[in-house]
Amino acid sequence: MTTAESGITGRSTYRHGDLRRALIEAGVELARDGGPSAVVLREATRRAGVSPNAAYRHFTDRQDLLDEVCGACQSFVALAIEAEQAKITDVPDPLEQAHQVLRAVGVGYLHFALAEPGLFQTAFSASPDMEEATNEERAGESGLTPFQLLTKAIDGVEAAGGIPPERRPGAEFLAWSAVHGLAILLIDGPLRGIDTELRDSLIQRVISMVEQGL
Amino acid sequence: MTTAESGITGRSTYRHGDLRRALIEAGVELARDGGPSAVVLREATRRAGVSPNAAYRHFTDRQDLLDEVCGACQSFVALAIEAEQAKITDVPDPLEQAHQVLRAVGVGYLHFALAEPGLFQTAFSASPDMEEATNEERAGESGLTPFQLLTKAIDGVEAAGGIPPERRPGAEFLAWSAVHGLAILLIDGPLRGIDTELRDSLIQRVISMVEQGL
DNA sequence: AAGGTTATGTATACGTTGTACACATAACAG
DNA sequence: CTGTTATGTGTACAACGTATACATAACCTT
Repeated sequence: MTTAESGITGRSTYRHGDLRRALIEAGVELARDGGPSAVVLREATRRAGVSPNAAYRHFTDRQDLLDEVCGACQSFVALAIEAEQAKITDVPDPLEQAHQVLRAVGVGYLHFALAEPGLFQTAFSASPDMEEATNEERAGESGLTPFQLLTKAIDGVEAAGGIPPERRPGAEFLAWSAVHGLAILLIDGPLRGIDTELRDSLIQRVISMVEQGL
Repeated sequence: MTTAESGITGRSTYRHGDLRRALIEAGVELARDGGPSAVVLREATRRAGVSPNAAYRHFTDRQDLLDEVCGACQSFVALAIEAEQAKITDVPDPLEQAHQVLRAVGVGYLHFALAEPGLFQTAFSASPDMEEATNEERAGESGLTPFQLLTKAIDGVEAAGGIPPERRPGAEFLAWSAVHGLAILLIDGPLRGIDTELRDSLIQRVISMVEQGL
């Protein structure tokens, strides 16, 4: 209706139309190759076809923009986890089912980290609060953030009797630690560029370690 | 002998005397509060009482300086681990002894991360290669880097029969993943500022998870 | 001891960044 | 139709990394 809705990126009018979203999307592309430090305010405005200071009408400063980009990246991680969980076919044993849901969290998480290292690093760079109750910007289809998906999966394992209740508190942190640590090792640690076969084997072993150690 | 050796920081002569080391030390202090991104070349030269471009006689660029600072930080981690290992009193059971050595790696690592988050983050920020054969700059008293100390500790556990040999390869990566992941959670993840008691409990549980899961 | 070579510092300059402040424009409300 | 306000631009500044040219003094050779 309004003149701003002309093209894919509003540009016929002097008002951008959806600059906030455009800047976040530009930021995401910058993060994709280059990680969080590549999310440069001026470059984002350049890509949005707008003057540098226009960004300050939508974000208080660069960090504020980066936080939004970070939120978008977290939602991508959530989507990757959900996609992995969607692959699961029903199995009779509820405990086995719950374990598969949990494993899907780790596998989806790690696959995303390897496929999109820049976005992954951005998702968890100085994240204000990884859990941050139900922030829709950081969630996937299910409306849950990556951390909430993990928590839910562990709840499922506990419900199926896979974890003694006295060891349930904090279990998500143990699981997250192991999987996230491996992600970092694989992305820019000494395991960077490792053989695919070895890599997948390590992924499986970390997840097994978590299952056993919970 | 030479005029440069006058004071703690050589400054009587126009030649600094030990500018390279001075810049690295300044960089370490910057990293201490502020992490890797706070290691700013101009500020380091300022603190060394020297013009900005003087740094380029000793480092090819800012990244090169940061790499050296990173190496220094890794050696601090190694020292923290060694200090923790030094606390161990001899026990009769060799397997128990080996486990204690391994646990000291994790405890020393995590305590250092909590005590000096800026240095810790710098130590493992874009580290070129965490293992990097016997780089003395990155080592502690023993001449071993943090990763080498971990590897040695796991070797000890295997020798004492704590790990089936077929699961030995790559075991150090599993251990490192879990401990490093927890460090990140505690430093700037959702576990930041957690209660001390809860924190120490999580540390113990992560280490137990590693021991069990290896 | 003298003088050339070289290591190590300084001076100046440029492009890039984040961001403050003043101003301009057009969408919208009355 | 006109004033308010949301959203853009223009200009400016300090800080950063770093390239290039130049200066100084430590050193090595004679």
